[in-house]
Amino acid sequence: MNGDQRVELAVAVTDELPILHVDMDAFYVEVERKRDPALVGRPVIVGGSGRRGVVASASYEARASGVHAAMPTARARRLCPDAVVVTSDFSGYAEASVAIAEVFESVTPHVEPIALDEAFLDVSGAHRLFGSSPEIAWHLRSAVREATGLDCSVGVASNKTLAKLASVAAKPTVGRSGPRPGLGVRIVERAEQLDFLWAHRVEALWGVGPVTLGRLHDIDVFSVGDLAAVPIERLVTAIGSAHGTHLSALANGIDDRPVHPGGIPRSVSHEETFDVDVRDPDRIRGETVRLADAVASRLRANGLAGRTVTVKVKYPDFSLRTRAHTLAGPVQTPRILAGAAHALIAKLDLSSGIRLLGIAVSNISETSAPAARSEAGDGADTLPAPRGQLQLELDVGRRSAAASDAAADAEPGLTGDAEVDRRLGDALDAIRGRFGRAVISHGAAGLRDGAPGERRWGR
DNA sequence: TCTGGGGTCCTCTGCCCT
DNA sequence: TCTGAGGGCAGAGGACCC
Repeated sequence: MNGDQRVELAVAVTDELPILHVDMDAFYVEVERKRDPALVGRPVIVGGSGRRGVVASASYEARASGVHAAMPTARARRLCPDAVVVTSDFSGYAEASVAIAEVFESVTPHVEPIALDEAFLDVSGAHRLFGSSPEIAWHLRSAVREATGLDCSVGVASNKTLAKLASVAAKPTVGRSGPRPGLGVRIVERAEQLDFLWAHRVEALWGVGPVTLGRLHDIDVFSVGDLAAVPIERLVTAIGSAHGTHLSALANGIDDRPVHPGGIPRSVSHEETFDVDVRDPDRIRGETVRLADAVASRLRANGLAGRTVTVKVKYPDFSLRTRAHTLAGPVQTPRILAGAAHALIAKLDLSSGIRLLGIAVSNISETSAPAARSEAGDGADTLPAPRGQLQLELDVGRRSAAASDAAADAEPGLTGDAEVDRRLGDALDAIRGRFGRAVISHGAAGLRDGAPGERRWGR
């Protein structure tokens, strides 16, 4: 290699666009179509099918009728009466997501998952093996298709904001005549990036939701170009210091956030909207136990525990209340979570009924290796559940239920019941791993007022 | 005919301690 | 002994993302 070639190579490397944003096209819909090919070509809506469900994803055929994500399913059905409505199955989507992540990681270890269906990749170290950034983008598209049968769109640019906007520009579009294929890959060269950025409406930027958008409109900011031209002081007055400074930088093409692979989650939560508002304290207590069980189950499955327990309640008028408590030590068992949640719920006024109840655990730390078989593991859906109902009494300890509850109320996580709870959780995980999640759940009555030796478990 | 679920991050407020 | 300032932390809520 002579001197001139060396210079050329150095220029080529520094000019490479390092960030890719990969976004699956109508991901949930396409996973459902892989499962049921009869859905191909028909308008499909994936989402909650209950009275209060909303659309999680819609096929491009359904989008042509005006259906979009977050729309109430009932309204989507009216807009598109021909649509097939499929209830979301997130465990199935998670499986597909794992296969996609494996493709990404075959190219670079610098993968930052954003959701089940999208991720940022930093490919600056992958050029020797896989070629230029555009070549890597096209390779990823075909590799994902080969591995999963699903399509994705890829944006290639110098930073995350631009790559994200580029992947949107690469996506299929919907017109009156139906869906039209997209570019597949959109590359935003450095020379064109400000023109590309400034042409977007301001709500295209990450961090501009309905509230911020309203405030920006108040100061006559409608496009990213408008935003870039606004004096920073004016912006800070309108939307606050941190937010204003951040958005101003993004609008000027400055976004040096690195791609960092995901670590342990900050929180694990489970919440549910009831079909009708719930007023009955016993029912609320039972739902609390069920939600605590779901959260605890996921914590154990991932080898995690958390210290801060938060309950969330949504009232019929849609107002939200949260109450939180930080425990002395990390917990991961349903009884202790439920005990803490009961105490927090007792602080809230439930007299008007509630439409949603949620439990979250934050302040997360790793405990040990994940449970051998998660409750959503491969055994869950493959083995048939027993036909009859089963009532089990698990020999997990001899302490009285009353003493256990008193200890949990006093300071969950630090009592002698920890071992009992751990063994109980392990037993639940093992049973669910073998027969499926639905075959066993906590009996709220047993948790609430079980006398010594009277704990009963079963559906 | 209403408005999900699972997350993250930021700001404000109140309390405790020095 | 009382009071105020300031830091650290927890709790509550808002906004946003997919």
